[in-house]
Amino acid sequence: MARSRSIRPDKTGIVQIAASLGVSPSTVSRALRPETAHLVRADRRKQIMDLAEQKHFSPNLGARIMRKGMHATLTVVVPLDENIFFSEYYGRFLAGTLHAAAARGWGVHISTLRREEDTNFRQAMQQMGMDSSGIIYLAEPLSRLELDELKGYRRPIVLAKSTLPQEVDVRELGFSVVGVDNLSGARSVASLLLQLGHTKIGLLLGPEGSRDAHERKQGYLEMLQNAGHLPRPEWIYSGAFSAESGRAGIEQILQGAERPTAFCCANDEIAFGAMQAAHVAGVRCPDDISIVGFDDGLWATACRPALTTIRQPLADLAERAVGLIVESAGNPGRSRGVIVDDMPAPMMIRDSTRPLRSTRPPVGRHDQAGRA
Amino acid sequence: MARSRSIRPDKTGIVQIAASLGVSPSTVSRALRPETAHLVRADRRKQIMDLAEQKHFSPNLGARIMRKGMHATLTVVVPLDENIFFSEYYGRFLAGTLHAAAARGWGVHISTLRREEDTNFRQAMQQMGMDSSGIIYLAEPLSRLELDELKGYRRPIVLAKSTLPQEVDVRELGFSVVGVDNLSGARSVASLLLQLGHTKIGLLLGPEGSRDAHERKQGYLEMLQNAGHLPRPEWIYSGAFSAESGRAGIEQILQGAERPTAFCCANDEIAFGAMQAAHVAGVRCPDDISIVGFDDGLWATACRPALTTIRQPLADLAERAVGLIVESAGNPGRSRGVIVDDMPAPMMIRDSTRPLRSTRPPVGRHDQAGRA
DNA sequence: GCTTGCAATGCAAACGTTGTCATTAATAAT
DNA sequence: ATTATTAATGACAACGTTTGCATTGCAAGC
Repeated sequence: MARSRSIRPDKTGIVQIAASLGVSPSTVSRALRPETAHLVRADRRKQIMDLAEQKHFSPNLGARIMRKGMHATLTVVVPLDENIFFSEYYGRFLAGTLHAAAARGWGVHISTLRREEDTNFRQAMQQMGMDSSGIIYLAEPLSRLELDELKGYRRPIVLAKSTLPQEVDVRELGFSVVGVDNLSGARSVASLLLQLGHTKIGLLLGPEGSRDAHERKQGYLEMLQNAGHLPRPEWIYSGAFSAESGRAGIEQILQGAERPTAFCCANDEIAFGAMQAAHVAGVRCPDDISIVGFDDGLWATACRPALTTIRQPLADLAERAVGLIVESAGNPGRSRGVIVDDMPAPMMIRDSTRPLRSTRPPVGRHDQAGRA
Repeated sequence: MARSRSIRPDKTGIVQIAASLGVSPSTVSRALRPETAHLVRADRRKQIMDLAEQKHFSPNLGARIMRKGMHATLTVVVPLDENIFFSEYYGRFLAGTLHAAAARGWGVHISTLRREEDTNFRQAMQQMGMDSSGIIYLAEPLSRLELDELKGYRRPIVLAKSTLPQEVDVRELGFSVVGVDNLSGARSVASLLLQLGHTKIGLLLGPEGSRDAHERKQGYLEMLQNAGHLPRPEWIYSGAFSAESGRAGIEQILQGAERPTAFCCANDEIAFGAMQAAHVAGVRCPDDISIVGFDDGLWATACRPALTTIRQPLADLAERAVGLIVESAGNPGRSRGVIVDDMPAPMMIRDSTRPLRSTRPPVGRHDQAGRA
């Protein structure tokens, strides 16, 4: 190709500036970076900085990286889904990552994992990691095979707990993992409902395969069992993390002979759908049923009544993940240290929960002309 | 600092591989890149590729950039807001950018504009652009002053139309700009309502400062005026792009003596809030009032009734923006070419709009229990 | 006056990859 | 057998910045 290999006078580099001012490139380099600026005589430094600004100089990234050996940038790997950013999880995590990285002067690269047939997983990850010093993996759930493939990976990497198979023990994995304490979050939801006097509690769960959904389910069931109020099997519905699923689930459960007086939902969206469908069916929240979500996302405060829910500390999670990357990029030897995090998830009590009033029939309406 | 300057045997580079196999670095380089792989004898190439894989080799980014002179990465500048990704606008645009960039083998860098007191705008932008070959600006609205400062900027840049002041003519700006055709989108909303027989139409507008909000308002008013059904001043409400604002707006308007039978909202969220508040006030959508949104985001299909709205072609917009960046990074001379895009925004007709039934009082209530 | 120390700068060697050019070996054409 | 042609590889010079070391003044201490 006929790329002009001749001189490019417009290409403003450190040498051009040095030449214009009759000093050496070293001096310019020193003057331009804050850490070394004190080595240059004040008047000269000003001169250099002025010219640099005037010429719109910015240092060549490649040269800088090569020289420094690394690059203050981390890559977040997300699934290739049109709507990912709206899911509370990704959106908030990402925003948190941006924040945390910016605070450390790092850049954030976002990447979708294109998993083609022929390319193996590690290869793809390597490709990802090429232009950054660390990876936060937030994409599709990983199989154990893939985790093994990843073992050899030598750059700093942090996995989101939700990408791991349910049966894998994070403590024995060998990677840094960050996650939310779903278990105690779910437990506190169940506790609250029990406290309010509810004993007939339905569960609108998430997808079977999801680790988050699984852990939340465990938490609900464990606490309810301890209290001796395990839900009837027909009060348990598993679906997607979507409003649609919430609608379907509650409609099905409300058709049963005996109805729960409260619902734990694996997710705010599910809760939102459930609330809507209940409303349509003439069942009022919180008068007739209490509903609790999980996430504390946009839905939680947008819906009426405002949703009692568990706040996922995603910003903290992101902060932690970024911290781990930056730290282990700093001292490469130490990166083998395995770190497990289970961030506490506080409960936000709002208007969708209410004490059970045992005097009235909980699902009372005129005469049950349910639209079912 | 005591950085070990000695040999790093673990650092796998092209030279280490070459040494292990007793070939020259050139050969390894050729073997490893698809474009030049055919120059290397097949068996040798396989040998090289195997060793590279085994050693987890990945080429040094810095060296590659320096050599090639550029870097297939673009930066998207977004505002520093915790919730940006949930706004349909940013979230979808970003997802589209990811898609479009991945299709071209480019990476995406996300950056928030930290606008500090002392740093001027251009300086900040330069900082942004440092590690990429182009910028898509999607952050806070720019003042004319800032646009001027940006004039000198020499890297490929695309501005989102919504970041420009209302009074700036995009065609005379000198930058590449991408935007949605708000005007005709809004016009078609108004047309639809008129077509359905509505003549008393309220407007729930967005923030005064927003170019998008302004253009939509223009579109609504223009079309209504042409039809001779300009709304009464008290039927026009300007607020934020939020559900809360929609609630406040419709509540205020419904208190008036005469009520509109339809509402144009500058945004789906506003429409969602309006629908909710109307419901609470005993005004049914679509039985009593028709409501139209703008965006076609998550709210549109999640709410009941499903919202008639204008679909913002944000993925196309992003695709276009990425295309412009990639193209002008390819041939640096041509980058002055100004391209203005007004992407058509199609209408999605759903359940929140209905013909005005002039026989019955339009804002009838219980007595009319029509569920139609 | 001679060393010592400090401040300011220049010199030159990396950093790891890629493309150009030259070199060698192998094959085809005369 | 000799030359022309092609295939495969090696040698080497860039790319632009940073930094250890060397150098030059210049002031202060003996």
